[in-house]
Amino acid sequence: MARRSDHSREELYTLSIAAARKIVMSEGLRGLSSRKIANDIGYAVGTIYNLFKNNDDLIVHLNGHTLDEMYEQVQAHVDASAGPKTNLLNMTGSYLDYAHKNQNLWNLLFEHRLPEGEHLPDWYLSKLQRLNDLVSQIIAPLFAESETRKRQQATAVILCSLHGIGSLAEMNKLSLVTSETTHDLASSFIDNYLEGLAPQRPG
Amino acid sequence: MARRSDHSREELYTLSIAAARKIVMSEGLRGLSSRKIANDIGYAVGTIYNLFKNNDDLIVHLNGHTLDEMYEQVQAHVDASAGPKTNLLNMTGSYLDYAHKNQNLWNLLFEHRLPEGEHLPDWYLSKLQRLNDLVSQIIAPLFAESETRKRQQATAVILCSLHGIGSLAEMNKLSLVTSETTHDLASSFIDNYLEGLAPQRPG
DNA sequence: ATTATATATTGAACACTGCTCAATATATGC
DNA sequence: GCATATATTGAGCAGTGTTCAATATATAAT
Repeated sequence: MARRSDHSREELYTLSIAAARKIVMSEGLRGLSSRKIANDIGYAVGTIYNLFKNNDDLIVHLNGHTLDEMYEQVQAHVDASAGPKTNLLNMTGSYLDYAHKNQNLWNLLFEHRLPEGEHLPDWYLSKLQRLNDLVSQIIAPLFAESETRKRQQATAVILCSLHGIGSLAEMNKLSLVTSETTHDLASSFIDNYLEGLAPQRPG
Repeated sequence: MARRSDHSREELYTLSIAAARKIVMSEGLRGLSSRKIANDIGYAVGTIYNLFKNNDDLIVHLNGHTLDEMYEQVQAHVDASAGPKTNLLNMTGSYLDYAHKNQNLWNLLFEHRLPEGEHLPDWYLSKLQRLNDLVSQIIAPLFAESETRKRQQATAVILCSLHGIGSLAEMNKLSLVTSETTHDLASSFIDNYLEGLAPQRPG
């Protein structure tokens, strides 16, 4: 057979990702299967494999879409004229909001692991890099030009901590969720970590 | 059939977990299957399902074993007579060491998610609680008796951040790994977060 | 308009998976 | 020695990811 001319290749790509997204949102990774996606978009299984190398590839593409969506929301809460602390609080707030409102999509970002030896594609890494750059920019005022290493280190710590808060809290793997909300934890982290980075010593 | 009297129920349990552990260590979650475990221990598939409710149950048990092993190593590096900072550094160090040396086992702790609606058993939650308690004890000297909430919050932040560092670094999902080691990130976190908690203001 | 080429699409097929359950073999209580 | 309980088996079901020969259609060449 050939092109049914119902949809272009790009339309099929979009349809597949949308179908996968819907399945993951409602059933999580467990509910995802190539046959289900194919069924949803009205094509045969083979077509999915004409669009994506395999199931892992499809998931990486879906995750890329999620990263885009999340980045857009997070970035919208960063104000160039505001200070580092305000921006960090707003950023982490919107990040945790996104994670909470899109639990299954957000979980998929970390739940999915490529097979031993395979690596994430460059276009995906650069989507991650964007987040890194955003945080790095936000905290730039706290460092001198020469302190690039310290700044990069702080960026990494902030991203890791934020991820850890979202991850452990959402996955209910720590009973700590009882009373502490993710937002409280994030602001405790930011308050104290920033204090350590640039202590305001009176006198 | 009945008891082959080759092994007791407990022996079978231990054998199964050991087999699962070996598979996960060398092939990750992807390589794990009940048939493979059964084969390894020389029994039929059905026997695995006589020991464990299902595959998820087995993984939770394996994870419990991993938590025990990790806790033992971490706890061994905590010295009752040492200060919070020293203890935290030693603790995070041994934690990250364990994660690094047992990547696939450690990843399984977070890679595996129970199906929608199911919850981790109490005995598992209490294994997690131990870690929480350990950190809480370590940082106790930094708080007054009355500040239980602040202390609990700090405990949660520390655990989350530590998890985030291990998680993102090991999974190579952040390019930040390039130059920064997990230990550097952990000590940057501890140094600055503790500074924020109890600032040493000269004068 | 006809032919040739390239490719999109199909779905049967293979080897796997988790899991169940009737059948059966063995150990234990009486 | 018999009855009861239970440990063990493995074929069987419904699902999975993935492949690939067969085929249908669009496009390019004649």
